[in-house]
Amino acid sequence: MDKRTAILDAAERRARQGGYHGFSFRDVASDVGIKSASVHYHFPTKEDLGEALAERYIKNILAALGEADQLEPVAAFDRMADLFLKSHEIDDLMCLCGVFGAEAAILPDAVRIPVDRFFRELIAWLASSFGDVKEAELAVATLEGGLIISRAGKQGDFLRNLVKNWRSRYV
Amino acid sequence: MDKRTAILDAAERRARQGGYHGFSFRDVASDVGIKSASVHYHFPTKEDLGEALAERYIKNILAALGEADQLEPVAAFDRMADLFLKSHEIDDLMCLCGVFGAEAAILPDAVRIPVDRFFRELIAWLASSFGDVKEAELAVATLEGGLIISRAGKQGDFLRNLVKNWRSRYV
DNA sequence: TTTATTCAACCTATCGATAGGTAGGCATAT
DNA sequence: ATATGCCTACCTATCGATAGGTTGAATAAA
Repeated sequence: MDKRTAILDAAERRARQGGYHGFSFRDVASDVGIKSASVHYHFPTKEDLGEALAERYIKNILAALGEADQLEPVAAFDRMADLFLKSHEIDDLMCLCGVFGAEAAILPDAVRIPVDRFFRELIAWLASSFGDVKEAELAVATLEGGLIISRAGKQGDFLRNLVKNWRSRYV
Repeated sequence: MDKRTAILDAAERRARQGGYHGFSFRDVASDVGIKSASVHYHFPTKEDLGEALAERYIKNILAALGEADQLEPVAAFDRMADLFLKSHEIDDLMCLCGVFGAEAAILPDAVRIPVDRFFRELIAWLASSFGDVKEAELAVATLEGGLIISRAGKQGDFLRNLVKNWRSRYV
């Protein structure tokens, strides 16, 4: 596989576990099977790597969501919720922009700004199906917060129940 | 002021900006005006410090909330929401357990377990007023997620609007 | 067709800075 | 005199980052 992609994959996994300061060039290099200097070849600084991670993550999530304006509100919510549930229950990883967002105060702007955009895009996507921005904001916040709470309690069906409750009440 | 308390204050502030791996003994020592060795005197390991931070944070938040079972649902939600809003708009800090929760995968269990308890306590507190656990879970998740989203977009009234929307719809 | 050149993609080795952590000294207060 | 609280001084490990060398494949020149 393309080494640059392998680096991004490994870095994303590490970052989604420990955040921006929770992984190192050496961690990533070791995962990929190369030296840290070779990671610097592809991403000169950590800021570069973080920015690339955030940009790719946005692209992947939006691609996984597809088009929203044809979907019924329930279907749109389910599709987004499934991404969060998969992240939690299958990959056992945080949302990249969720961790980064929590560390926003010490994040380089080049990384923070894409993270900010991520949430705007999620909300816009959901709003285009809901026809209601405020409802979309509440949904995204709930999913992001629910993911964190669920992960704090190591083994957890918290998020799954939360999603179920949301569906049964508000959509 | 008591140095131990000053250490906890400085460490909490740093941790709520950058997470568990986003601050160092030297950072904290420098903030307090002592040497890092003196921080180790009070908290031998970082795990000890992190655990103390989480425990104190829980205690402080619960104290600020007071008793819930006498409160109307709207008043209870407002009181909790105000804590999140103050954290964001006045102190410009994350919720400690929010950042820590996002990093749960690389957090020592001695730190993660209190963080987990924090969310259970918040939910129980709100549920004792709501008379409904599921509604309380949704509210806490929304506040935590909303805080993150609001902080990612540096200058932000996102959380304030989110809280307003919640109140006008669901309480 | 062979030779020379360039380039991407790694490597080894190292930098200064900083991480968490420790040992032992020196006051002050009990 | 004993314990407390802080200090200087230091340790090992690792951080992000850089310098300079090696490789092999593509490209251009002979």
